[in-house]
Amino acid sequence: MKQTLLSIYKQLFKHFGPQGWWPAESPFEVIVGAILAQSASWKNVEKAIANLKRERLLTPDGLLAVNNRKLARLIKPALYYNVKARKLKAFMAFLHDSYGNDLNAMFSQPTEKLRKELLAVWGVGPETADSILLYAAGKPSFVVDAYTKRIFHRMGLLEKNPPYESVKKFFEVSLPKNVEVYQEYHALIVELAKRYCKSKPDCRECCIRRFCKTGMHASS
DNA sequence: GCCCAGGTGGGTA
DNA sequence: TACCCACATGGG
Repeated sequence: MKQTLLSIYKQLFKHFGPQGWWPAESPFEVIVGAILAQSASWKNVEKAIANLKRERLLTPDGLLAVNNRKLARLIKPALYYNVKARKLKAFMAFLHDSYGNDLNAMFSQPTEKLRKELLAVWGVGPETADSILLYAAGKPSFVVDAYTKRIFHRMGLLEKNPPYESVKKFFEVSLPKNVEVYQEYHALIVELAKRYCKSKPDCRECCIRRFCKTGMHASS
């Protein structure tokens, strides 16, 4: 099984090239983006981030100080703006209370300890926690999303709708424990899904099958 | 008009 | 554990 996931990774990388995720200017921006990206397209998240930058609020103190109403208005493009304003506030309260707004202090914690702390923050679930660990902190914590479950189920490598933690473990034990590999793999899965799934999750000729036909075999 | 979307939390059985 | 719904909106 080690070979399967690793060889798929190599073929995706060869086909699509390095993705260079996460598209952000700083680790803090990664964290804010990870929360805003919940069930939202990246294009809209970018608009919300741009609004926060324009108002010079894209800092721990800035987001702590701004009132919920204004914050919600600024992040409106990212959908679910009221609930996401609360989530950003909850994270900023955690960062302030636990680490005095010192991201490096937070990142220097052991991965598992920090993961538990992040999951305890209201509004941070497993995918958001792992995105923060992998792309902001640079820790080897594999990110699982709906695309990952869907595509690897279609490939016959996963059950239908498997639990998050079991998918994460499956990838982590099958791949070399390497931050760059984890970062690229998740980004490549998203790229594959975006190109071939569009917004039709049930299409028959979708995802990996088309990738196999047009990409994998042809280019390798 | 209907269904879905890179997620999470809260409720119910 | 496994579902359902809310959160909000735009695009296919």
